Amino acid sequence: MSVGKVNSHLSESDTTGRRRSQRAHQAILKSALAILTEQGYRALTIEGVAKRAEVGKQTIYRWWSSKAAIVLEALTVEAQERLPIPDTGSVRDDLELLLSSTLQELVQRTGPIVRSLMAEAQLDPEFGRAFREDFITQRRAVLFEVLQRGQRRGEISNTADLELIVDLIYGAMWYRLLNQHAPLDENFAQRLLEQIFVGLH
Amino acid sequence: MSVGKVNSHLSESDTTGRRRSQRAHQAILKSALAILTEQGYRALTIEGVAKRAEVGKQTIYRWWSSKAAIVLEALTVEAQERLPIPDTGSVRDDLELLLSSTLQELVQRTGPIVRSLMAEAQLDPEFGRAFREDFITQRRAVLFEVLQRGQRRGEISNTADLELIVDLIYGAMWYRLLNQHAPLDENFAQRLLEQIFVGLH
Amino acid sequence: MSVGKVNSHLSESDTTGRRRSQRAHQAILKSALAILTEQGYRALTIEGVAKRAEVGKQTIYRWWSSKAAIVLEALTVEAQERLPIPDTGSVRDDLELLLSSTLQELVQRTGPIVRSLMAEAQLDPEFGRAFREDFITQRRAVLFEVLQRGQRRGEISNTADLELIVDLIYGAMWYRLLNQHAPLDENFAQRLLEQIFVGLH
Amino acid sequence: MSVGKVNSHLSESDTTGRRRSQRAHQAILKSALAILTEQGYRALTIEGVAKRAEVGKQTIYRWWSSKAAIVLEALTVEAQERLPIPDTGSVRDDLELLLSSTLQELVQRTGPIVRSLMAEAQLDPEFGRAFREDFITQRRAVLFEVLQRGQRRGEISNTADLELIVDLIYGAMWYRLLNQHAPLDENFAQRLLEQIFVGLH
DNA sequence: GACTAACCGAGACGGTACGTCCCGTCTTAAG
DNA sequence: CTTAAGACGGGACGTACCGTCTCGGTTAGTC
Repeated sequence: MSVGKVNSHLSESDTTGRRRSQRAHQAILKSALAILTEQGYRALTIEGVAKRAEVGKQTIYRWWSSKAAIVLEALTVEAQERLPIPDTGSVRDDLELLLSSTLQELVQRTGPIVRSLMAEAQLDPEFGRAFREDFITQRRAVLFEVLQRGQRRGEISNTADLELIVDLIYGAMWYRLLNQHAPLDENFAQRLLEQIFVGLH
Repeated sequence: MSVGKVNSHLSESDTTGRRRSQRAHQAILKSALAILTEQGYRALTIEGVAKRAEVGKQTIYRWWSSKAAIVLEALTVEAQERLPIPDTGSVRDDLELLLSSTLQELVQRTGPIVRSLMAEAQLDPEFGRAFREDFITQRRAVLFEVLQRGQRRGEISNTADLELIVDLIYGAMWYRLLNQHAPLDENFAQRLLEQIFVGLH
Repeated sequence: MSVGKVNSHLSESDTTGRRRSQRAHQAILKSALAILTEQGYRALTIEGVAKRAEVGKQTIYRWWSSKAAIVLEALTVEAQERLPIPDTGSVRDDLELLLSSTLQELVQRTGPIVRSLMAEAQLDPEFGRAFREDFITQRRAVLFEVLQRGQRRGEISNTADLELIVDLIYGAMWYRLLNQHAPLDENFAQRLLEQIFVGLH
Repeated sequence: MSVGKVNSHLSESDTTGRRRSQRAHQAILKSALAILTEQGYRALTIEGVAKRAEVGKQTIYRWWSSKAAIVLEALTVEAQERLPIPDTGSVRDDLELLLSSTLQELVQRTGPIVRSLMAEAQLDPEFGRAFREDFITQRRAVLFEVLQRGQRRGEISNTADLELIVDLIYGAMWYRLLNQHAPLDENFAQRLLEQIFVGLH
């Protein structure tokens, strides 16, 4: 999970003093997302979020270590249940469902946000760690589980390197997302899985 | 090639007036790389490059549109001939050579630089275009050619979607490079190609 | 005495509820003086005093209107009996005693504190009033009484403007204290009184 | 003269680079004075001056070390010729002229400014030095010269301690200015000089 | 050989945002 | 009702860089 330095709001156990303001907490997440979608990540500043959320800057710095940390929380909070793990009994079907819904989400909603966070993860090592732990690893786990179930059922050979398969699928997806050289459409999902599958018997 | 806005030093055809200072040009590239490796991309500023290169800021702005553009030029200039296109007669061998040398280069030298540029490409659309055209597309072209030769030779089926194969190989590589969740070693190269190949008959 | 708004701790007559903590009261005065002497008035903050005194900020705000008010109380409390009114039977001797002890006190202990309070009195009109009433006026009264006794005894002419004499003596003293252009030593005291006295017959 | 650290605009000798903007220089002084007279010293902030003068904060910090330094320059610049040294041939007349015009200036125009600067001089040692050198010492010199001329003419005894006389006159004046316990009017000037003079034969 | 144009270094300029400090107020649980 | 603790909205600080501008000076041609 998160290291805590990057997003320390999780450890809130002290009994003394005034409690954290839920109003401020929510307003900050909401304002950050609003600025992000309206003006883009480059225009996202702590100062701007504070002003829009009608909040002191210190209140932001108290709970988040960077603007990227705010966005990450906003993203993970709202994307919590949107991606249920499919379990149809067929790996191929599960993968199709998972990949389709992931691509749809990226194309329609979170693409730009997710790209910005990946960028920030490269520039800020501490955030990079948090992003990997809070986001990348989570997604990998879901895909891995689907593959594992398929392997147990015998649909995928026992010798297959599932971690590598995950890298291949998500790698190709991210590669297209980041370079924008080709669309992330249904056709891409189909061809990708097809190509993967021939190597899985 | 580059759009020109991003890296306009190529068009230097005027006849009158003082010529561009090669001394300044080289000093800027060198200083940028030095700061980059010593302190990282976050610490790289136009002001810092100017000071270190003993150059006026205007001189930088005259020839480059952003600090990322400087780094991109520094990278492409020096990495020009380091990656010759292998042509052994065997796709598999060619791919092994290409992937190995690419990974080696990333791990030993250019990894952090290339990650920073990919980050910047997400945050600055204009630079993103230049990065894709000057870097990503070039690399894709090399890999594509190797695959195409194999296809002509019959080593790869005629129905194979070569663009997708490129996405799979480079995608997995970038995915690991950006997320740092697993090493970019020889083992990775082998397993990756193996997995790809079973799907290529 | 003080207006009460500035330093309201004097009126403590309520019967119900928890009583004022003497422990906190003393700790605040002590901490303020400690910070003042160790780091100077600029470094003196309510927040700092609260932390050092292990006291809530509210507790300070409840009893004092500003940090200057705390310092003023700390100063007047401890300097209460240090300056007894001399009464030797000779104005000249009384003045010498009074002036010497005052200068000594300033030079050895309270100089920096008193300068800071005079500064604050210029910047904060409300505190200025309290400072004049609790400090300046008190000191003037003592000097005035000494002079008046001399006048009654016939040592000072009946036409002499005693208020003006007070202004001259304390004025010169403060002027040197604030500008630091010359020492506040015994020689200064002697020459000052001498010069004053020729004008008093 | 000024130490340079506090108000470094005096040493402007470099030949290279863009020249200091006179427009900005004047706008800053003017804006500072305007805010000062409209809202008082407490409301005077670097940020406020920058905004009003339509100037970057850095431009202020480049040339002045504090807001007090700005005010000091604004004050000394404009009060340059307002106080000519009187030379009537009579010390008494000269002193009356000098004291009257000084009091008038204080009462009508510069009183609040000068009080704020004296306050700042207590809180900021570095500015204190500059204030003493650029302001206090200047004023003392004028008064001293008048007294000295009188002494040479024989109007004042040769044994009189002129520095002390200066302390007495300006001391009383400042004491009233800072404590506001009595008016700085013509009557005060007359009585003050009278009292001083009996001691000077 | 002067003229002209573009380039060069230096660095001041107006401006934005940073991350920090402290203000004075508020909310909480404990006494 | 006070206390210690500490979060809150807010204002200003002094700093770092941004991209632009204005200097005097340099380095090429072209006339």
